[in-house]
Amino acid sequence: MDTQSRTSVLSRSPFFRELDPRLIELSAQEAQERKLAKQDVLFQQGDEATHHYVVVWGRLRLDQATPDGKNIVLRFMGPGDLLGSVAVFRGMPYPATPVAVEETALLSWSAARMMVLMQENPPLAMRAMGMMGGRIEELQARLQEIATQQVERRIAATILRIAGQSGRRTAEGVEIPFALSRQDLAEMTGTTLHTVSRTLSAWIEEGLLEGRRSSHLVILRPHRLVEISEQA
Amino acid sequence: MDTQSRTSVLSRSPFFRELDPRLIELSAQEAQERKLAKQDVLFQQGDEATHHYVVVWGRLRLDQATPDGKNIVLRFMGPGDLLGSVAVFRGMPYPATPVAVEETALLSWSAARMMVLMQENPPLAMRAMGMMGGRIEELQARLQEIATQQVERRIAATILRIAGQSGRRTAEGVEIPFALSRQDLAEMTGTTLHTVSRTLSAWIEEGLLEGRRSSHLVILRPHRLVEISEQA
DNA sequence: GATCAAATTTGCGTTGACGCAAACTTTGCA
DNA sequence: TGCAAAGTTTGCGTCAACGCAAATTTGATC
Repeated sequence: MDTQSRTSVLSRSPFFRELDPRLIELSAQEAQERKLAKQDVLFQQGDEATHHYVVVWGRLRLDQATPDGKNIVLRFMGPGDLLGSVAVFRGMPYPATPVAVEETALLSWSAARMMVLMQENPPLAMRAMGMMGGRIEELQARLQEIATQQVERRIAATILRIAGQSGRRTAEGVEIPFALSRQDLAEMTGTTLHTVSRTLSAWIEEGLLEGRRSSHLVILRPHRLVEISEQA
Repeated sequence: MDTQSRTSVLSRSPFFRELDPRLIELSAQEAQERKLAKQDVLFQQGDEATHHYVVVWGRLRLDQATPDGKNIVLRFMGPGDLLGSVAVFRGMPYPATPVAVEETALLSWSAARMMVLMQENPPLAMRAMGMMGGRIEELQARLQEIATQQVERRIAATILRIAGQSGRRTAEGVEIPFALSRQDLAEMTGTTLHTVSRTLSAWIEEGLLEGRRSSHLVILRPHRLVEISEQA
């Protein structure tokens, strides 16, 4: 990828968007490129945090392993999303493992270099804080859901959140444009594969969703799903 | 409070600690002071985010109301903790309501002023990012707990987390130095007041804890509590 | 120091979701 | 083209935790 197309990608990312064009071009020049095949791991939870990444295209699943061998899915990340910065700023190991769910390309900067870029360009630091703030609010919202709502509502809210982040409007409804397994949904909502499967089966039966077996999910009646996610 | 004692307080806070003394003194001079009586609210969830706050002394409970009238406790905040910044950086309303659980003093800066301080002092911005990163990791850890562990383990982990943040070592064990109700613990762990009460009763019976009725909790056998929080 | 409101404890019946198990589909690979 | 592996569906018995209810204790207030 040449500097010009990198610059163009960064100009459209939430992280660099509308910042000083010279900063964007400099950042684009300095970035390292990295490509991942499906199932590849960008880095391992527990590794020393050395780089900041921005997703160029593709999609990753951010997994966190628990001490007793379970796994939860923190979130999915797509084009424009910022990865690794939380750990780098803390000077702590990466707290989770990003796994590519399809072929994916990223740009990266070393911790030291990004530090300089931010110190010389405060708006970039402000932008990073805004993105971290967004992550905090999302996590607080999910904590609230899982702490107070029953499973069906949580599954509905989770599907809607993913659709909001990555969904594509199609003729029939909103499509989630990557393979999202029942297991993934279970690990995002704090329930089991079985309960997710039962719930989705009922919704598909009802004509609310499409996506039996491993084809991509399509939300046929988003409004109805919102109702379920808000039902008293 | 005069500038000198403010400066001394800020010098010891995690947010300003070890930064340029001139920056600390300038920040101390410019800060507004705010005092809250027990039960007072600093601002309301949904209010426009206008200020950054640092807790000087005292303690606050950060509450988040759900759309359907329930409530969860996001965390407790004590001396040195940073409050409000997440919302200010996002340009969104405050996502939660901080309530003083005892008499509390804070210093505050307007969003615009703090923005300038950070732009002129990049290390301050880096520090803010580190603190936000810490919040993200704590939230991810709690999400993992609530998603994968049963109630008893979550209650143990929550008490240990609070003890780590605010506990005081005493002759008998580790004391949580403020009134932490059964309801508070329930709203932090995603369970009910009744289940928390039953669980703590059993632990008190067992000699693990002290704190029947509303006296402060004292952890008599921290190691045993860690075991419970880690039990397979 | 009497009264009242709030917090806590405890009992008991109910149930949402889990856990195990087995069958079935689809995909990928040989 | 057929086979193995992975993902999904569904049935069924069980139980951890909830929800309701009532008693008890404590702290606050005047």
